[in-house]
Amino acid sequence: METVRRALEPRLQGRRFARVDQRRPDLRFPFPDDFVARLTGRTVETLRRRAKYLLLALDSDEVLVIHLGMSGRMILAGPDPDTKRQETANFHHQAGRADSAIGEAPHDHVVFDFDDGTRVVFNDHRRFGLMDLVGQDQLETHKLFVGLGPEPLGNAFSHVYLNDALRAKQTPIKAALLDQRVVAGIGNIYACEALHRSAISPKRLARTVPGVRAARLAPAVKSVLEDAIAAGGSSLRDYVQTDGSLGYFQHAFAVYDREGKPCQRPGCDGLIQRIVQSGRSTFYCGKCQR
DNA sequence: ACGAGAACCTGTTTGC
DNA sequence: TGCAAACAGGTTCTCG
Repeated sequence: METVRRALEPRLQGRRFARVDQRRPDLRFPFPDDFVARLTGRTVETLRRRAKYLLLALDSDEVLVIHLGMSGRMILAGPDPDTKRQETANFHHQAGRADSAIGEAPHDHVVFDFDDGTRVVFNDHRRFGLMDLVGQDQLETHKLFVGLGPEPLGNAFSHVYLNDALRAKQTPIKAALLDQRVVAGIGNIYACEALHRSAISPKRLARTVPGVRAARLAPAVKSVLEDAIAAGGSSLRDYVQTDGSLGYFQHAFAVYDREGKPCQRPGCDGLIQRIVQSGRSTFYCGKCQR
């Protein structure tokens, strides 16, 4: 989501919603009342992110909250910000869409048109995504945000914090990392990668991690996320960046989706295993992760 | 109160 | 080849 935010920010900041086309009444939840009317004519002041939520602050003192769920995409089209000309055919080739088809593909649920001709299409075939409109001053108390843990890249997230947060947890550390109340914004891929990077078994109970392991884990979480953001994210299959190109971090996975392949830790000759924890796939090396 | 599993929904891949 | 089962990036609800 951070790479999505970074891609959208220069194109949307300061732009006004000229037209909003909401094609269905709900995603994971119903759209808020008067969704189109409350957006149309408003200007986007800032684009922020909290956990996996994108936050567009509007000049109406409301915030448009967007979550992409498992399969959501934000597809960007419109004037080229560098050349100030219309997008080239090459751009649309990359996006995999014919010019006239942008906003007309299956599962294009919302089309946002801005005053400068920029178009953003929200596409989500599984509809686990969501959108909401929330007053600026109600964000912190909103149902979606109460109880969220610290941002993993912020100063509040440290081994000191982890020591405290994990001490009473009976669940495996893998499940604890996915618990958004412990730390916000870690998904299945990055939980697996951070545990491998810190050489901690995903099966280890969270309460046994405080100490030397938490001191490795907190920096590992940060570095995995930093590396992934620098590489443009981890798009798999149809989950692509806003310009239609793929993120590159998936080429750097040490464990995720590498079942049966050799562990890449220097000096380790283990093979990557796949197990299921809390209904989610976990990939890890049973030899170097303890 | 906590943690595991099911549910939400559609599309793709895998296995018989 | 065809069909059914398994599986997929996330979150929330229910049940024990």
